[in-house]
Amino acid sequence: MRLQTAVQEVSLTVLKTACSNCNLRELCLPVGLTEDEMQRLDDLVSTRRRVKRGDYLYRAGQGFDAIFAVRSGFFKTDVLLEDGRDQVTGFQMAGELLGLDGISTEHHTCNAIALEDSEVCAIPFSRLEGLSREIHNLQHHFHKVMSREIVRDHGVMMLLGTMRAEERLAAFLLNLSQRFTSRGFSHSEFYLRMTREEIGSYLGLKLETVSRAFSRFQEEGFIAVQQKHIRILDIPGLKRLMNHQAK
Amino acid sequence: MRLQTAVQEVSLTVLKTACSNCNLRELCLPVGLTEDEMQRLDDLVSTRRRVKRGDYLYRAGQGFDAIFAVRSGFFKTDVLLEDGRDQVTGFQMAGELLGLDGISTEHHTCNAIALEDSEVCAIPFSRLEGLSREIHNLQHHFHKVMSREIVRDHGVMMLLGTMRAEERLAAFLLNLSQRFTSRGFSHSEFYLRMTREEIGSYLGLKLETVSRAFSRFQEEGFIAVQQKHIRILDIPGLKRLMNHQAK
DNA sequence: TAACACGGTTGACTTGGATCAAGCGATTAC
DNA sequence: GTAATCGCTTGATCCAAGTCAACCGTGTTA
Repeated sequence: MRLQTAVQEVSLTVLKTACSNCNLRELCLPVGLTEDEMQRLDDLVSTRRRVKRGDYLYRAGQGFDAIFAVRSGFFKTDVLLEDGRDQVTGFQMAGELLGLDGISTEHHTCNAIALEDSEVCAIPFSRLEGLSREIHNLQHHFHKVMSREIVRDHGVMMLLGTMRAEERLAAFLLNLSQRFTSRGFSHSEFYLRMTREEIGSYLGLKLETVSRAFSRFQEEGFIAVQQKHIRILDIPGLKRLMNHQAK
Repeated sequence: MRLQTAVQEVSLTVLKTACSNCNLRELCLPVGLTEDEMQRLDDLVSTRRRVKRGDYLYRAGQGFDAIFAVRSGFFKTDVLLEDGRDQVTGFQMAGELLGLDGISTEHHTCNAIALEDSEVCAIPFSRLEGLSREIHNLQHHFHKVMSREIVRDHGVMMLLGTMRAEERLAAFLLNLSQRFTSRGFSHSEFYLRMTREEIGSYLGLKLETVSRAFSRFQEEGFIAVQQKHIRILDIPGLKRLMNHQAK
């Protein structure tokens, strides 16, 4: 009886942490793996970590030994300059990877902070390299994920380098909408997990500018805003706005 | 006699394309490989390509099957928006890799254009993945290179998001100086391969602003400019300028 | 050798977004 | 239940960088 309970507990734990049973597997690292391969990945992705709202998952300067997959919740990453200025470099949601910046120097180069109570799967990096030497699909998919991050960064550079304030915010909202959609949530209605200041930092704008742009979008009927609750009313309108204004 | 000539020619060709004999190997992909391992890489990096000034190495949308290492010369990469706006996402010099963006979708997402007559080594990507399954050091170093690219992009995001015009240009010059130095060139004197407009596009500024900032730096005694010829006179001064001005 | 194009510089003026400031609603703390 | 704090909105003003325009030097073409 006692044994059975123990077994049950173990199996529950395994269930909880296994990629093979994770509803995010189609978005996350295991994309394209066979059942067998995924089970080998399960061994590796055994540790979960809870991160409370406001807590750091890791800090710039800290040693790197694992990357993290967001299991649930919401994160931001930011970089700091000596003079105190900082810049949000990204927002990460379920199924997305965190910590790829640390591979380069074996130290993290940015901070990762939970914007709501969150859970992550820790993936020891040297073991991931080991397994990806054996599983071609894993190797290839991991390379794709890193490359995708580079492409995403280019998009942000484009946004920061050539777009005006309202275009940046439109691009930001459309990007969030698209990411919520591919996670099975509504594409037109969601709660922002970040403040206006954090949005501003990401978009290279001041919080007042972000706020004014939200108000403007509401006046124009593109969205309905109430604090952090956003309803997108006119996606094509936002897309037009994003593309047609020249700097 | 004829045979000997042929042998000589072959050996010359091999010499020319081999990583093991390349003076860039400490900057490029083979970092950290043993002699043996490097020779295995040689087989893979067998094709060289010349790219004339102004020509494309690859274009956005084009299928991806290889990454490129700059053997000599100078490149820029840029992304285009439908409405015609474009943004330079980077400048690449000898020993640096091009094309990592293409892994993600198997199509290039940016254009790579030679800014002077250049030569690149083509590295077929699937063969690189194959070899890096066998050579741990190669695998790990390749991951570091991709990660370094992500970190670099975060730096550019910081620059575009939080720095003012003169700080951006100072950061740009210091970065170039540092990269020339690690290639054995003078850290204080170099020719810019790109126009003011290209610098501006990279830094999110208009060419007039770049030009004015150059003039300002010259007045202040930080640099001496004559067209594309730059002499850096006061590196600490530029560093101070980069860090102390608040936005 | 003239003329043309191209990249760069500089000046005058404009403007989008920053800054400064006040006020308000929603949480959180006591 | 009230005070305090935090995030957000909105208005007034300012300024860094964009825009427009003239001009110059260098290198290329005819």
